[in-house]
Amino acid sequence: MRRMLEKIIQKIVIELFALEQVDFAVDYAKEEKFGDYATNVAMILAKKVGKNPMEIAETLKKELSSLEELSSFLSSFLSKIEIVAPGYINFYLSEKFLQDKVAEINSAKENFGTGEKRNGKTMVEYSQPNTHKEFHIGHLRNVFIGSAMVNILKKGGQDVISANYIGDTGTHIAKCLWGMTKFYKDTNLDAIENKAEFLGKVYAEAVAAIGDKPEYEDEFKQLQKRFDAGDKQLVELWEKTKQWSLDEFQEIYQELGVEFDIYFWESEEEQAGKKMVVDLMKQDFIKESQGAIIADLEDYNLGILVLIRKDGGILYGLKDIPLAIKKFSEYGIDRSIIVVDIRQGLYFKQIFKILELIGFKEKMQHIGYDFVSLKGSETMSSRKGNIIPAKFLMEKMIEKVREKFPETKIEKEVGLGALRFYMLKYSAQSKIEFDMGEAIRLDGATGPYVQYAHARICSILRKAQETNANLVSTDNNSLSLLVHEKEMSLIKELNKFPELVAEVSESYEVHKLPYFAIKLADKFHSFYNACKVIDEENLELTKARLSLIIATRIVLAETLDLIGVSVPEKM
RNA sequence: GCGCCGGUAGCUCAGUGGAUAGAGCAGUAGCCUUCUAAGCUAUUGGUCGCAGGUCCGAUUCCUGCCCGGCGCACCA
Repeated sequence: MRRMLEKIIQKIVIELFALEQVDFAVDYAKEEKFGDYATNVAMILAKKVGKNPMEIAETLKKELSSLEELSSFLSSFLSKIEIVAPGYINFYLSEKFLQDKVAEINSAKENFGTGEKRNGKTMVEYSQPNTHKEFHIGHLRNVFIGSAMVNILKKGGQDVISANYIGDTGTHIAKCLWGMTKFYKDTNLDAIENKAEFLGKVYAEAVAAIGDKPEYEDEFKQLQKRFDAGDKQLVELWEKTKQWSLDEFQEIYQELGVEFDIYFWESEEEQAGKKMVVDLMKQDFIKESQGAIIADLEDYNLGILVLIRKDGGILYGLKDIPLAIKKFSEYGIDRSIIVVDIRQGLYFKQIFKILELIGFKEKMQHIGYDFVSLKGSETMSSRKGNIIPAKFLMEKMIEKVREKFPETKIEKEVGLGALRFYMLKYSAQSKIEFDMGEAIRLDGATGPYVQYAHARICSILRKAQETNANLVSTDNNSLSLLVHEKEMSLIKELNKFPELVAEVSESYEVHKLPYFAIKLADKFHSFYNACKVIDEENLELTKARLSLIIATRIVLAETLDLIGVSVPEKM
């Protein structure tokens, strides 16, 4: 709708003022009293044409309503066009258009807002947990953003493959293995209760110990060499403990309802990377330096990236390179998106540059987001062991719901929904200083607030069904009775959904989804308090309002789905 | 040192080259014999870090500075 108005105005401007493309916007009006859409085009033109903006606005308005075919087209959805100082042109949607919107949503159902099919395939890689480390709340942010990205891209009309890349090898694992052989040699591993937690602990201990004593450092280096060389006992221990972590990850993913189409493994890419070395060395910018193999990217202001340690160990860069290539060659994608913490921003610029320099020029993008820290504490780090494990937090959320609503049956849906909603509300560039008190809130602008709106609608629908099943129909004849201010306001919000989908699937600003959800739930709650839906004295209005809340339910449910929050019918 | 991100209400955060800068929490005053009060209504609260510049118009764009965080060779 906005884009249509933009196009029409653009065309008129070009004709009327003999100008080239003009940069202006049709936006949602800031407040309802300024109509529904507003444009600043007149003020922008004022500069170029040297005329009073009010005058220009008048001219444009006249033109808009004088062209016959155009005006009949416009009047099909606009009720009036208004000019306000200093030169805004405000557009008001007609009641008819909004009433029809309800029917449109109810017939489109969950396809309302779905974008047109786009050619090509996009791969979204996210989560990338490391085995032998604990899955903490920082990792949760990644999963929430990544899965929401997958959802919104699909909704926007794209073919999406979701991928996970498991860090099942590397220095951190060698450290953990060293810690196990050093301090837990005689421990009965199978008897350990929380195995994943145990690994995290051992890892943190090992890091601390190695940092403490130089002889430990030597011991560790020795072990790492043996491990890299394929020492049988170490590999056995690695495989066993790796599985512990994987089991834990699966449990978490299942709780959160995320699934991956493909898994990549760092240990496999390591082998692929090794095979590439000879070819890579033919490149000028890949060279030996201080005993290591590096990519020299100083010419591009990207510093250097070490690919192979001086002791021969393959580093992460040399694993990401073959992986990037494999994604395109084996999965027929035309675009690759990687969701990772912003602190790896430079690293990905380096990787993309290396790929470009060796002639691999596909569309790749790193989506960064700032990290999660603990309020009043230093940066959370598995190395330091000062983390909040994801599982702990998830349990805590569920517990909180149970505590506050002892009779509830959906503490999991509500608790985990609240958590996800809380984290996704932050824009990507915003650092989350994790505050438990804030995260576990269940009132105000939270997930449960939106879920509650949905549950309330379902409750009304159940009651309507019991009272008089005929009321809940797809009969659209009574929609013209929807004229209440709160009804209009609610429909206007519903109307924004398709544009939101289109926008977010382009901009990747997934935090806009929860904000929209809140606004929509807000409009509904407000309507709910002002308008009684079921009124046996007025069956026609009841029908109309039932249609309205059914439409609202559809959009609320779709939005919650995109965010990844469950959609309860009862609370 | 170079680079990236942030600095908006007491707190946590949205937002925008333009119309009186928004939400939640906290505070204050109301609303349950009516479809779920996990709700609604009203209200208090802001020199949009500081200083310049561009512009008819800057919180938004540019420059400089201050504060906080992060990244810059063998971790991922």
